[in-house]
Amino acid sequence: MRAGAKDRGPEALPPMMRFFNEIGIIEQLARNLFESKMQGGLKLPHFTVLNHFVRQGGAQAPSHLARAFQVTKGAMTNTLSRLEGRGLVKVYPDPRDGRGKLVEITPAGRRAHRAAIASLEGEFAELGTEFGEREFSAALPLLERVRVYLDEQRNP
Amino acid sequence: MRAGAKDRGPEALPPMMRFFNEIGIIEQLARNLFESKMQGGLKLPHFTVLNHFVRQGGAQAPSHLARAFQVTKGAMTNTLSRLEGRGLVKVYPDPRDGRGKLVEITPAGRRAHRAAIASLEGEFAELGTEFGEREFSAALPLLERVRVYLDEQRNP
DNA sequence: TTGAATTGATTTAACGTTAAACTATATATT
DNA sequence: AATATATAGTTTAACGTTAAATCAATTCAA
Repeated sequence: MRAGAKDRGPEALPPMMRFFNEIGIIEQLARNLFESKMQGGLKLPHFTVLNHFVRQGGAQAPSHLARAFQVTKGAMTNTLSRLEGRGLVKVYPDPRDGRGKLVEITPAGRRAHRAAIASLEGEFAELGTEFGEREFSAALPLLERVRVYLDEQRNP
Repeated sequence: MRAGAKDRGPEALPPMMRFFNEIGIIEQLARNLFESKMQGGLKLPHFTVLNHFVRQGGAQAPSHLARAFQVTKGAMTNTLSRLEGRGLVKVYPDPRDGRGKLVEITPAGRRAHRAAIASLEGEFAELGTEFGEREFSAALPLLERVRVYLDEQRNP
């Protein structure tokens, strides 16, 4: 710091740095808050996968899920084996491709998802009244463009 | 998914969910891109701490750093011991508090920081031209309010 | 058809993170 | 002063993540 310069905190960073700084902190706080409300040690990635199946239904390949959630295949193997161990998901060989597998949500998985949603309802409702759908919607276009840009930058 | 409903992807989620979804993906992509450009296995938290000291100078307590970066004391212990092991930071007992320690950046730490900045320059410049300071600035107020809100919700 | 390149999935090692237990010192209360 | 409470820092166990190596099966090309 220059002699005589006051510590003005992260506000003094260039806007781009502040942007990514806020993103990082929000991600951490949101995940921690989320998981603290969760029953039985259900983690964010587990819920995310369950949520995906509740919304989309059907069966999907692990590799497809890994790409959809922007994680490595190894990470998805880990997530799915946890979910399978808890009986929240069913994994079976793909009859049309000897290399592949297919994943489906189970009735227990749907129940766990409902319970998770219920645990989070209060938090979400409060956030909704605090900020409102309009504000989140207004922020989405930039976030999406940044996400797409970063996605294109990687792994060329 | 309702019978007959098409899979429209995450766009069909409520805006709040999409917001946090984008935040999570951006955080992951940005950190991976960042660390892939880094020399010698310098991780994002290491750089963040070095950057803090380059910008603010002086000596700070590990507990202060942990609070500043929204991380547990254990995580900060880990980060600082890595940095100290590489000689990028100096850690010594606080003369005014027998429990505490103080942390300072070393000349080698400043060099590593400069090298890291240089490695990232291209990426940052491109992002800057792609999006521009205005757009990031416009997004900051909501991000900051969300971050403050989440911070207040946690661990009361 | 045969060999080469690609893709699906798993495993391992290394890292950061949290939560919780623990030690040592400081501060507050009685 | 003695006791209780709070704070600073470390350690451990459990988890998710990445990157890289590996194996199996499919697809492509010569």
